[in-house]
Amino acid sequence: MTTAPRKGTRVRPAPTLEDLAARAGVSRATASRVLRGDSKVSEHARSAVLEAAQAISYVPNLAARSLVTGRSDSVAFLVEETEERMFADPFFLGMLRSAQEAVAGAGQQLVFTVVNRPEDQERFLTYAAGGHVDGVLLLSLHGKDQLPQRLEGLGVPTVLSGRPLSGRRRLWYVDADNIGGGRLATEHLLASGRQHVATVTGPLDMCAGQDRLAGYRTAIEAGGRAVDESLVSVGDFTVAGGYAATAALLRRRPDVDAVFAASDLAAFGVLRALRESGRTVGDDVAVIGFDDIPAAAEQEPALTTVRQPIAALGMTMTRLLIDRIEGREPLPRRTVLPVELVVRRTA
Amino acid sequence: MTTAPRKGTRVRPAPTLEDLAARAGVSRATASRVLRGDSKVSEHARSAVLEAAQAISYVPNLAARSLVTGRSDSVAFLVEETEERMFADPFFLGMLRSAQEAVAGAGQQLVFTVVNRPEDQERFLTYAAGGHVDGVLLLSLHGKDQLPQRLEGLGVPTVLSGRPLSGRRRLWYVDADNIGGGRLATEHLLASGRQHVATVTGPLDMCAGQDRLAGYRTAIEAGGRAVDESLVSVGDFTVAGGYAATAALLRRRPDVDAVFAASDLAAFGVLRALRESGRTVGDDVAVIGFDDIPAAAEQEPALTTVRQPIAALGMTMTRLLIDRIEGREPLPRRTVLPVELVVRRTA
DNA sequence: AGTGCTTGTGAGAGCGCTCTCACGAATCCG
DNA sequence: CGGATTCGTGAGAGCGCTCTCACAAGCACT
Repeated sequence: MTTAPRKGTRVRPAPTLEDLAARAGVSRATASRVLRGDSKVSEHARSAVLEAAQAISYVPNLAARSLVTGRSDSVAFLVEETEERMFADPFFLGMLRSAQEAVAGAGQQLVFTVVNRPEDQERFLTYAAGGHVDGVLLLSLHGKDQLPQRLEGLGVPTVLSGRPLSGRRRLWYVDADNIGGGRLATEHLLASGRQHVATVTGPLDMCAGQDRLAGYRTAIEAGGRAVDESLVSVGDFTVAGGYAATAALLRRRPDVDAVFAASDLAAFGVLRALRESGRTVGDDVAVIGFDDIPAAAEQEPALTTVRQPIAALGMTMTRLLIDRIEGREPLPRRTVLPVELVVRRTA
Repeated sequence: MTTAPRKGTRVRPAPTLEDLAARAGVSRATASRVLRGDSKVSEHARSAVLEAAQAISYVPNLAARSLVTGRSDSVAFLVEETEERMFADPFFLGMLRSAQEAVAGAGQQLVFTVVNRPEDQERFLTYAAGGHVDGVLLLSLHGKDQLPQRLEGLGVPTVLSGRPLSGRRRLWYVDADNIGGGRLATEHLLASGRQHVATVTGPLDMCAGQDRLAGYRTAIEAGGRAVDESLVSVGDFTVAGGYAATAALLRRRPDVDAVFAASDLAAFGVLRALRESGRTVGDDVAVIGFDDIPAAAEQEPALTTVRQPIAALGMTMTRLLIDRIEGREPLPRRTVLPVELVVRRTA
């Protein structure tokens, strides 16, 4: 359909290994050995090849190498969110950053993709299974999305951020201790004498949302009380979601004096709703968030929150994936990193 | 040096075009034609191939295709900054976002790379010239960095964000009207009766920094006065840079009553320094930024700024690059997009 | 019936690399 | 000093695809 010319835009044809070998006076095999750092080459041959490479600006054709090795030395960073969400949430950006660093550190490249629509997913599947990436870092898995299973089925190693809702037995993932974090936050609220501790949850089709809620429940029940469902308001990790959930919550239970929000962004929404209702944050109502994004500390008043080790999360995912790709076993299928409560002014 | 197994992790060997053709009862050539959407195939053959592909979960090997076509259907997004800067500056994030959208819209993939150290640059050069990407979107070019020239020299089409300091004749770039923006901001300050209009510049090894300063100079001179160099304070587009530049400025010229900052981030630093010196922003001193990042409007008081069309910039760069790759000519080597002044509370 | 076109198809030659295998030369050991 | 290793090397066979070319079949004109 396109009228694109079939061959790239290269001015003169790029030198091949053949050319390099000829110039260095060795065989293709030996030239290849030098370039890959194979040990079994004489010092003489090595320097001849290196010199020739310099002289003719030889650059190996990665596609050809990839074709025979079956490796591309790049991994995909896939986010299943809208661009809007991806770029509005510092959590994703933090993960992208640490993944990019870790990938670069391993001498690989990062292919950055965000998919929303089902057809994008199909396209990505073809792309990944086609061998342009050796593995996939998958973020923000919703519901019972089968993408990781399908990728693994096609032979593409995949590591998830966050425990999957289904298939947790067989999939590889790195997660923060969301249950523990929810418990920590709620216990802190309870310990400071709050009577009506509510929670604004994340999306309940995501494991992180469920787990943070589970932590909340555990803490409440450990305190000897039963969970009052009217204190549980469903949100979705965004500012708008937190705001709406809080508005609904306040209508139901004007007596709340503490809120555990399942994300910092949601907590910002909570703060706004609280303020607009005339309440004083930290005094009338205590608030705790989750994530510890940079803005949390800059917030006025500074937000008490559960810190996720975002950099470590991204680092760990990436290393795990690369280890899998390179066949280093045995590796832990699941890694859960600890979180910590950062007490600031709102609780 | 690695002990990696030589073949991927695929459980059973992926089906090849050969397998597909055999199953569909046609030749490899015909199967290939169907997959590429070549017109000259009978309806009968087409459906047979499609069916077979479905049945055996056939996915074409992209490396093999790439080897013969010389195309990879992916482009690199390269930022020459530290990770810190890249992720702290909404301008870069906005560019990444729009580039990712545009690239995906064209059915291509985005390889995201940030390089700081010279050896990273070399590695990237090898990677790009090796054919894993068809072209490069290059952001944040400093000084007389020869990377774009070298890429083009190796046959890799490159489009820059921002006019390069050297080689502007032969390189392709998309830029915002930085000179016009600087002029606009300064004129606004002058028109509102400000007497001592200072500027906190960007880094002067970047064209955007130079141009915004040039716009400032033009406006001052058009107002009939000479530029007072003590009112020009060199910063670097960051909050810290803006803060430091302002501190120095205030020491020199306590009488300033207006500041044009070369970026919004720098403007935030200016505001802080001004506030800490006991001045009232918008009243004692007017401030105008540049970029119109989201935080500019949320700032208290809301920041008056020059809006760059970030989304359009990224979109245009990407389209230009892809058009070049696909050989659509003639195309404009340089594109300059207009900016507009967004008047809010600080000026 | 002959000539020319279009249309759909398959055979086969690569694309540039890696990797196995075989082989001569150098080194080692009993 | 002969046999066994080791070492460095080159020949050659692919990796899985695309693309050119040739060709057979069908159709429309002379």
